[in-house]
Amino acid sequence: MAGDVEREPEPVGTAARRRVRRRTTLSRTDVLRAAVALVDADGVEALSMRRLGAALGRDPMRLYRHASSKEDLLDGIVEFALSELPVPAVPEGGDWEETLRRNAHAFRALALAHPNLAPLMMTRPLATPLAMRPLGTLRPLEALLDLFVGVGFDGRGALHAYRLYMGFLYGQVLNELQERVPAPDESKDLLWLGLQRLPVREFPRLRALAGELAVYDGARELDEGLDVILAGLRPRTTSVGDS
Amino acid sequence: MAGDVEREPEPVGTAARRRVRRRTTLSRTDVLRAAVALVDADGVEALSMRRLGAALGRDPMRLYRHASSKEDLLDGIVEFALSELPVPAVPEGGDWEETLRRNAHAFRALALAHPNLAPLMMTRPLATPLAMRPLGTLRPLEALLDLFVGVGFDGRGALHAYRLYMGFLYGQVLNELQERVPAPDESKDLLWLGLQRLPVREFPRLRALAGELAVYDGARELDEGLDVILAGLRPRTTSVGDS
DNA sequence: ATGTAGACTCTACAGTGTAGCGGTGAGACC
DNA sequence: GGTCTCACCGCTACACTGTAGAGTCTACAT
Repeated sequence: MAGDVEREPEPVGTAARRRVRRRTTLSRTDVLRAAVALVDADGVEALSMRRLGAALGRDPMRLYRHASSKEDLLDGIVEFALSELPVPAVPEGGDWEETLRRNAHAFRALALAHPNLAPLMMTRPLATPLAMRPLGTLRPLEALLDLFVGVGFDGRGALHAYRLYMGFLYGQVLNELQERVPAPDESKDLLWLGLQRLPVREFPRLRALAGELAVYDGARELDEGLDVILAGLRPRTTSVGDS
Repeated sequence: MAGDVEREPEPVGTAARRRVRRRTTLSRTDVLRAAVALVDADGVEALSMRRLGAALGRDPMRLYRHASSKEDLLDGIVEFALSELPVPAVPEGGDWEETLRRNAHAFRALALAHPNLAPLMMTRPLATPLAMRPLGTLRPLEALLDLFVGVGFDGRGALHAYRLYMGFLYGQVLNELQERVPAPDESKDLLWLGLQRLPVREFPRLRALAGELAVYDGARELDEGLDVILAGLRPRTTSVGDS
């Protein structure tokens, strides 16, 4: 559906460029950036064409120059947000595990930076089949496949490794966001109150974990998960490590 | 927000029960079931109060007797769908790994049975903090914690194991849904065509994997992932296995 | 018979995405 | 210069959304 992030309709009137436009001409990136800002501030449900138009000081209908529909706009902002991620590549003489770790943390940081956008980032691509996705979205996939092939996986193995890694990453971040509470100050008390409500007989474990649940060190959690995943993958590589 | 799945407003007029109602009285479960059917058939965006009302042959406003808002309705259908899952419990003398495997496959089957609902199942709970969730949703959590404690984890460890397992599971299923294509027959050709579009220089790996991408054996993929996860967790248990 | 309280039904409102319209203004041709 | 053409712009309008609020009705209590 959506092309690359930047794809402007060329104005046909060549003199249009000479003329002074109202303020400045609007680029697709501008629109997407504003949309992301709006979602960050007030959530996805607050994103409407009219509001976005208002935020940009433009007629809402103008937005359809830059996104063919709201669906397309949503795809666009997801693509835009994800494009901030560096494409993972093992540096010269670098460590593939370290690369995966860095990539995972970068992804997590991005999701935490845009918590309102995260659900979209995870589920939006469901709409468009893999083969039809914009190139920008597929580049990280290719890079990861390349990484795995580089350490000895065959094609099939690389694909499976990718799916395991990416699946884990998505899930882990979703999980962290789920346990997150808007106001971190009240969270402890609120959590405690919430857990008090649970019948003791039915939920002994959960109630006992109140303390642990209150502090969620996402980065650490991610790393510990990666320990497991990477340990599972390591034996299948031909790198310098074990068999 | 939402209580348990079943919580009907008691009609105050006691004679109401004696009277013959138009057709039959509507239960919350009926409403949720119809909503799920609607979503399954035409997607989430097709679910509107009016349409749901029409599907039930009732005034749309009546639905607010059974769900206080559309948000609540959405939470309700997620809860309803998830309630079909059996709460995972290790049977007498049973194998905890087998239990986790079974649970994972059950979850996957549920997601595949309601692909349009899956995004909601994954992301809806983000709205309500853990402590405020309906009890039904927390029961599997408690059960899994209990399972992990049962095989030797302490509280902290059980929580981490739960997060790793659940995160992996969510991600894996999301992943599978992402690579799924509506029409399985055309999928091979479509995929091939889609991949042809990719520049060879930039996407050699991806293009080479066309064959592998066409056939996605989700169950197998899930099992292989579980191999890795369980292998990572096993050493930390005190069960009969290795150290 | 009358009062009343609750459930039911319907209307109305503010808001949504977006098709379609007439006006405008710039470039192209005679 | 005059005229034609055609893409763009701002706008209105339409079908639809969730849901507050105002009747309407019915069943029970007095």
